[in-house]
Amino acid sequence: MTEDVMTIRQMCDEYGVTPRTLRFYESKELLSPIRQGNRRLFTRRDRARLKLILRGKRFGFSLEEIRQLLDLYDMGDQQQTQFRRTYEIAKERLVDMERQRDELIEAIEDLKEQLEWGRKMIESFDSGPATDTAKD
Amino acid sequence: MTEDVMTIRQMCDEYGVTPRTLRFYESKELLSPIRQGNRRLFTRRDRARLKLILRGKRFGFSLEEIRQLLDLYDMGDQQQTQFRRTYEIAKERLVDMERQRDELIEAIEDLKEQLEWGRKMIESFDSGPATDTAKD
DNA sequence: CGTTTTCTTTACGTGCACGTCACCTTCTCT
DNA sequence: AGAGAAGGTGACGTGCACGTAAAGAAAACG
Repeated sequence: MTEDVMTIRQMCDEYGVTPRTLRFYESKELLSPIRQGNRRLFTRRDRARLKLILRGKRFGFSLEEIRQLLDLYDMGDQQQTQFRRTYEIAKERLVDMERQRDELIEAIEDLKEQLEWGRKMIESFDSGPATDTAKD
Repeated sequence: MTEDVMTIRQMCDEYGVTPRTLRFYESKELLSPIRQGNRRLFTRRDRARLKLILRGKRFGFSLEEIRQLLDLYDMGDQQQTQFRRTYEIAKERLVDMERQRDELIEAIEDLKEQLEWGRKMIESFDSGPATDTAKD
């Protein structure tokens, strides 16, 4: 019975964004909710796209970059006009993401080492030798 | 013989940033080059920090978040005053990064699938049945 | 020595991603 | 019918991360 479309408020509650944000994304052609009168109704497609938008943002992509990616994710609708172009763009993005992934994995390792070092320091503070902090 | 310090221009060439960016980072206390007269000289420490800054940016962290992370990476200098606090912050960041890593890995999988689909489409355009693009 | 280049500070400008406010329409409920 | 509540359209404001232009000092070069 979920009519497969959602109001702007339902969307906001579901995805933790503001109405302004959804209207903004529409203005940038990232979303294209249907209109009933002048009310927006967000379809399953809009929801799928919004998920990808939010994900892309967490990876540090700009909305414009995300828009280009989204184009690939629904080439089904479109003509093959710019298909190859979009395909190439997506391949580049993939390379970006894989590089980012590798770098992230390395950064996590680094941070873990730092944390391990920090943990040991804390241990030695807690149960270490007499500290002369009461010298004043 | 590299004097272990670099001018602003050397830094820019080395890391692909502008002088403005380096000064901006200094104003935000992300870097603290020494001064010779009023010229900036960037040390090994500054360079290490800059690498981490640029990396953090690629992961979508804000400069403020990065600044907090940097504090951990050189706790060696500092007092243990806010040590535990910083340690906790870093642990949270680690969780963020691990979550991001997992999400990124998933996104890469998704995108790869899309690309595979796209590749097949292109193949069928190229060597598929007669295209009627040569109609006129 | 003067000139050119590099660097400095100060300060206003810019693009992105929204926030906020004012004001208007359209249902919904009692 | 009156009163909210929800949604809409401008349009201006904001925080971040720098860009850019102006004006001066200092170093390097011929």
